[in-house]
Amino acid sequence: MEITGWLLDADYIIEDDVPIIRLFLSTEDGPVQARIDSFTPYFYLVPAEDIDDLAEAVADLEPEEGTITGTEQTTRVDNGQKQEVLKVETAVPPDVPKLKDQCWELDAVQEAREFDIPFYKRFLFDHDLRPPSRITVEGDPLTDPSFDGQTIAATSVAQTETDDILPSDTLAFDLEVYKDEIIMCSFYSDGYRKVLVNEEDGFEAEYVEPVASEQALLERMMAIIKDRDPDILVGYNTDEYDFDVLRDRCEEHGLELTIGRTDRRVTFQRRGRFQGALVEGRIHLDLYAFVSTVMSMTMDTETLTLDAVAQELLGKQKEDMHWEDIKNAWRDREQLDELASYALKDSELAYELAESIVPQIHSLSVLTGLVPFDTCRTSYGQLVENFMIREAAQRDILVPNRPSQRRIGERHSQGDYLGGFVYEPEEGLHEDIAIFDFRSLYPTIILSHNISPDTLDRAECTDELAVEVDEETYTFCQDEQGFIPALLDDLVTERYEIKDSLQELDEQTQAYRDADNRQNALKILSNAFYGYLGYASARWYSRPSAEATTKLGREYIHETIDIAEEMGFEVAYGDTDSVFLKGETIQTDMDTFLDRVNSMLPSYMELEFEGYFERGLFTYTDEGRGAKKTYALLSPDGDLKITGFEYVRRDWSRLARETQEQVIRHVLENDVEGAVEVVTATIEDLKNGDVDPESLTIYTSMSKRPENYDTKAPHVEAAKKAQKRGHDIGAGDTVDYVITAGGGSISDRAELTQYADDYDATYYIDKQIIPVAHRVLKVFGYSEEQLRGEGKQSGLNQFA
DNA sequence: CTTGACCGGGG
DNA sequence: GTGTACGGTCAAG
Repeated sequence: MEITGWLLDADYIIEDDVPIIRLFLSTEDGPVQARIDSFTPYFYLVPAEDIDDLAEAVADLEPEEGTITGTEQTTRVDNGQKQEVLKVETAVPPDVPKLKDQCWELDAVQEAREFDIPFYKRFLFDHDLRPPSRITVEGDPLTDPSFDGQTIAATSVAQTETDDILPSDTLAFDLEVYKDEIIMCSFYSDGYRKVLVNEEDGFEAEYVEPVASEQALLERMMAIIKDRDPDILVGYNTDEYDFDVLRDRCEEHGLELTIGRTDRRVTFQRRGRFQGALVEGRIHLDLYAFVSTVMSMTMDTETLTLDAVAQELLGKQKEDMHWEDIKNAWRDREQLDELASYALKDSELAYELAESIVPQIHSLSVLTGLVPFDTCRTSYGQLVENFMIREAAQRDILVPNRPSQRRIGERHSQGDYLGGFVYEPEEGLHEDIAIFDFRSLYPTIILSHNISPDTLDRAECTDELAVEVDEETYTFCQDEQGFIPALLDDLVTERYEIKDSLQELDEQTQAYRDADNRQNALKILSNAFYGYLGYASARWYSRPSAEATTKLGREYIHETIDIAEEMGFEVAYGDTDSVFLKGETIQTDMDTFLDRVNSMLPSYMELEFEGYFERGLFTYTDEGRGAKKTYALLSPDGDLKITGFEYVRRDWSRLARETQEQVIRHVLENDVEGAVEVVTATIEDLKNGDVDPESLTIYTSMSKRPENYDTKAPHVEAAKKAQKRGHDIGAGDTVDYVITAGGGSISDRAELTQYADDYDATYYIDKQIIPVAHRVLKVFGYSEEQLRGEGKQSGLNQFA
C-alpha cells in the first residue's frame, strides 16, 4: 500500500540487532508510523596513502567491538579536490563511533569522517526528505500495539511536494505551580479552552474543570492530550520548566508521563546547556527555545519573557496579575476566577504566538532538512551546519570533522578580527538625511567573490582574487564556484524571486504567508553563513574567509562614501552596510548616485535606498568624539527611530525612559528649548510629589535569595523588607522597587512598589532624569546644573 | 586588563 | 545516542 502524509518526526530503534528508522506521519486518515529496516549505518575512511592498502587493512581488522558488515571504495570531494575513500558499513549505529576509533588507529588510515551524524538525520539527508512537508511511503501494514495509529513496514520512501507543509493542528498548554505542586493546567486550541484546577470549589468560569488531587490533575491532563491527539504541542519554556515539573510530579505519584503516540514516556534530550522534551509521534515545540536562539536576533525587546515577546509580536499583554498576587490568591482561595483566567491567558498567548512562529520553524525545517523538534532548538551555527551537511550529501562532498576542544580553544585564542566600518558622526542635529544600505551585504560579498574554504589558497588556479588583511594576503580561486557560494547562490536567487512574486500576491492569502515564511527562512539562513565562517566550533570554519568578507565590506562602504563625497553629499554616518547622506540635492540626485555605486558593484551586490529622514540626532561620548551606534531619526510622518541610547532599558524607571523619548522628540523637532522645558517640568512634578510611584519603579532580578547577598544593594534591601512582611522572595524573582523619602542610604529606603507611600524626589532627579536628559542635551551645550535649574556658577549639588 | 562565575525563560 | 553545542555581563583577581 502507498501512504502520503506530512513528516512530523524521525528516530530509530534497534530490534533484534537491526536498526529500524521510524518516520512519524500525519495523514488525512490519522497518524501513521512508517518503519524502515533497510538503511545501513556507515562512515568514511580517508587513506594515508593508498586506498587498496587501506581496504586490505580494514579487511584484516578484527574489531574488539562492533561489526563491519561491508566496505566500498568510492570517490568524494574533499575541500574542492577529488578524494578516494573507503565507505565502512556497520551493523547498528552505536557501532560507528566504536569502529571509527579502531580504524583510525591503523597506519593506512589518515582519518575517519562522518562518524558523528545521528542516524535519523543521516537517513533524512540521504533521502533528501524535508520535514514537515509531505512524503510518500510504500509498504505492507504491520501490527504494532505500541503505536496509536497505523503502522507500515516501508520498502520505499520519497519526498512529494516540498511546498505542501503540515497544516496547523496545535494544542498549547501551561502549568501553574504553588509550593512545588501543580495547581492548574491550562489548554488552548482552536475552539478549545480548558483549565484543570486542583481545587474543587469556588470556580465559576465555564472552561474550568475541577479535579480532586494533583494526581487526578495529571491523569486528566494526559487523557486530554491523548484524546485531542494534536500533531503539535506548544508552550513557553516548556523544555526547561513545565516538562521538568511534570516529570517530577508524575514520579512522585508513580505515574508514567506518556502523552505521545507511542507507549514510551517523555524523554529529555540533553543538548549542551539545553534539554528538549521529546514527545514521540508528535512535535513538541518550546516557543521560548526558538525565540531565544533564532528570533531574538531581530527583535527589539531586551527580555524574552512571554509577556514581552507577546507584546512585540502580537501587540498583546498577559493579564496584569503578578506572581505575588497569584500566590496570595491561591493561598487564601480568593479571586479564583481571576487565577483561572490568568492560567488560560498564558496558554492562549502561547497558542497565538505559535500561529506566527510555528510556520517559521516549518519553513526552516523544509530548508535545512531538520525535523521541527531540532529546528526549534538549534542555534544559527547548527542550522547552517546541518543545511551544509545535507547539501554535502547531495553533492558527494565529504563533511569535515568537528574541531576538537583543543582546536576550538586555539581558534578562540586567535582573538577578534576587524568587523564592519563605522563612520564617526559629527555630534548634533543633521537635516535631510537619506539612508542607503547594501542588500544582504555579507552573503552577496561571499557569493560574488567566491569566498569559501574550498576556494582559499588553491594550488592550481588561473583566476585568483587576492584580499589583503593586515599583513596577510588570502587568495580565492575564481575558476569554479565554491561550496558556500554555490549554496548562497541558490538561497539568494530563490529569495529574490520570491520577493518579486510576493508583490503580486494578496497579503491576506495563505499563498502569501507561505511565500513570506519561505523567503524569511532563506534570509535567516543566508545571513548566518558569514557568522558561521568565523564560528570556532564550525566544521567549515574559515577565519580567512570571514576576515576577507568584512575586509571587502569595508572597501565597498569606503568606495560608496568616496562616490557620495565626489557628488557633493556630506556623510553624516555609516555602519557596516549603510551610509547616511546629507545634501540639498540628495532627493533629486539619488538615482544618479545609486547608478554610480551600483555600476561599480559585481553582480548580486546592490546598494538600495532605505529611507529618508527629516532630521537626525547624533551625540558624543565622554571623550568628546562622535558616538557610534547611538542616534535618533525623525521620519517625515513623525515616527521616531531611536538606536543605542543605553538608558532605554528596563533597569531605568519608566519616567526616565519617557522623559528621554520626549527630549529626543523635541530636539528632533528643532525645539531644544521645549526639550529643556520637559526636563524642568518633570523635575517640578517630582519635587511637588505629583508623580505616580508606578512610573518610578525600577526592576531588577534577584540572582540568589535575599539573605545570601553579602553586599547591600537597593533591590536586595527591598526584598529583605518585603520578606519581613511575609513575602516569599527567592532566587530568580524580579523585584520591583521605589526609592522612598527619608533618611539613610538609598538601599535603606528601597521598598517594593506596593509599599512605597512616597518617593525620594532628589534621587529620581539626580540619578534618573538628569542623566538621561543630559545625554541628549549636552550636545546643545547644557550642563547638568543648568538642566537642574541651577546657575552654572553654583557648581554645588544641593541635593547631595 | 584578563579570568571565571553566573544567567537566561518558567512559577 | 553515528551524544553533550551559547554568548553576554559583571565581579573578582
